[in-house]
Amino acid sequence: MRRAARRPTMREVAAVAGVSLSTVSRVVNGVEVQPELARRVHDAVELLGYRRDLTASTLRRADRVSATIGLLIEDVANPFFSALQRSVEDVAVSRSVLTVAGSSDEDPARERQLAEELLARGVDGLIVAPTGGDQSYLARDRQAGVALVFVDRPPNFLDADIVVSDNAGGAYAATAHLIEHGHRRIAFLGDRPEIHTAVERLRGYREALADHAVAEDPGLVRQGLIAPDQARSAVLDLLRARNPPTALFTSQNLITMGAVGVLHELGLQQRIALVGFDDIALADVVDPPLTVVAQDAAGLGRAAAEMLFARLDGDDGPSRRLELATTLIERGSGEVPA
Amino acid sequence: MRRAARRPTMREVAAVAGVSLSTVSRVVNGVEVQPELARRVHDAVELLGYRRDLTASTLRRADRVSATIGLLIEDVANPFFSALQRSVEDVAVSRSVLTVAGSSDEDPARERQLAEELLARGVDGLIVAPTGGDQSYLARDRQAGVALVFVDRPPNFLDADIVVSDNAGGAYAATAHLIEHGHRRIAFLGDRPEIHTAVERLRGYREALADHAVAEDPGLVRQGLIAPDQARSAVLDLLRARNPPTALFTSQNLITMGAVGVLHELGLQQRIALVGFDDIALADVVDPPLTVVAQDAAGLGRAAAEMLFARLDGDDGPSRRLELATTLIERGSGEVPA
DNA sequence: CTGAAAGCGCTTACAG
DNA sequence: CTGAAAGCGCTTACAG
Repeated sequence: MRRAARRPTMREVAAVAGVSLSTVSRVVNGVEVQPELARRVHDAVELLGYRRDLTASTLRRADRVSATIGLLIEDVANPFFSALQRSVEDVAVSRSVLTVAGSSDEDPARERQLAEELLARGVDGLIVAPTGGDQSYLARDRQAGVALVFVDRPPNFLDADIVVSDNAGGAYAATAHLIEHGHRRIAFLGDRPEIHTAVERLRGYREALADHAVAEDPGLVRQGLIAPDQARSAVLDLLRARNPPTALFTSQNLITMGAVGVLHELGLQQRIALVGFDDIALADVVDPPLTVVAQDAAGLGRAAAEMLFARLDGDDGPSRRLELATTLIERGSGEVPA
Repeated sequence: MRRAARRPTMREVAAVAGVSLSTVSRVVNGVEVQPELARRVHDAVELLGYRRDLTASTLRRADRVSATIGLLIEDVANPFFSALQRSVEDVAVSRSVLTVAGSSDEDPARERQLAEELLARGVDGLIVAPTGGDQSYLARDRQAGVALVFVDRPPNFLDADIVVSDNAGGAYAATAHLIEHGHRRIAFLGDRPEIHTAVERLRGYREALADHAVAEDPGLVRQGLIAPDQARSAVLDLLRARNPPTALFTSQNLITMGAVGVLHELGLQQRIALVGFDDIALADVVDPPLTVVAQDAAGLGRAAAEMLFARLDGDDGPSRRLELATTLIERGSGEVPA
């Protein structure tokens, strides 16, 4: 691209205003100077359309603050994560901080590469929903002063602040709810077992079964469902088996969507109960309306961002862990009797 | 935050490797040097855990490339925009470019402030879904070499590359579809008239009415629906009027969600036809399944990103405009007879 | 209070 | 091919 005109520099502003570079820097940074000098600087800034180069500023300042943070999530297009991203952005923007988001797609190598790219650009902090890999590669940057908060899942081999949902508790509530409606054959459909939330939700499911004296049938537990297609196949497979489940606990939003689709295609939506983990748009107008365990995606993002900024503001206490409650929302699909 | 250890610099790598700063820079940038020197540099990099400071690199290089682009959209949490963001990110990441996204919330002042923040951080280019405001403030940066592509909507008072959906055509198809199913009283529910897509969709609606000799009833046109609540009130208001509509054209995804909710609460979902603009998750399991005009959110993002990188790669031809087709997906709600 | 000078971590002509 | 030096656009001690 042809660069028809460079952007004006502080030095040029100084020349136009007839003051020194230092004075322009002071005015631009809000340091008090003689009113007359300030006026000349402001006029020159206006005239030239000057905007400070923040990257040069960051490079030179003592605190090295870039006013940019990074956010690493599984997928910015997943409604759970996009709600989380938005709330992080809101907290950040209120401090004139920008947010760079990246999608790891649950690939530890991609997570690390994105983290390196962000760190190479000098982000002040990182909010990470970690993959199942090893996050100890971040230890060095943490030592160097990069603020670090993990959200949705705890990191592996690294001690840092954490904000998560009560995944086991939510899964327990979902499963117990189905048991209370007479179900004994409840299928568990889950994400890959490398993901902490998937493990926790399976644990909650198992604890609910055990507490209610329902024997677990390993054939009803399907894990590693990533793509919607896999969730669909798993449901089809379960329902075609000799002794099919009477209820499904779909432990993640995309899995819920896939499962509901299959139930509809088979015309079984009124006969097989379903409780999903994570609330979904339109859940209340689906036939039947979807009962879900809702987690507070925006709350997770907000809390994580606030923790991050607390660290950047100087809080150097021991690592904290915050767990947000989940809420069972009864709408119909979870109250289908056995 | 206490900074226990600085990050190692290129100068320190040079000292450890026993070579000059220039040589380290060459090795780090992949320029050929003596194998023995390269080995020593690599060893030192490994030993110190060195990572190049990209912001310093950008400041000094002749081309000033930061390998970062900005994306300004209405709301990263809106599924349409989050799908668009993801596809932009995918194109960018394939070039090791990071994407900084910001939500304008349709506020021209916020759009401009976010743009200034991005520009101050030296982004190479900007993909913008512009608000109804004036985008000429970007002209100076465009002159200075910042690549610029507008997506979803054209800018005001600025000539630049544009990627949009065929909004009028999609709205025409939706309206004509309802007319073909016997409807004459079709309500239009739209976003604020400052938004170009809202205007275009209203135009398509009107053209379809005119072409089919259906007189427009101004009382059936509701605009300025931003929050889901407003969409709900508008639908309630329309349906309680003396001469209510028999069909709704909800011309945006959030409006569709609000309207479907109201129809369900009133138990009218099988009696009032509905076609929405924009496809929605779970649309096929809603009662009745939602007929929509789908636009290709991922395609918009991909095309915009590819245009942006073409400009960054040196394309300096005249501005281009790309319009992507929409698709009517018949699922049930749009085929409810009058 | 203001300005001249040094320097943040790099890249890049320029000599050797 | 390698290194010493200049300099990107700023901030910040340091003199005056």
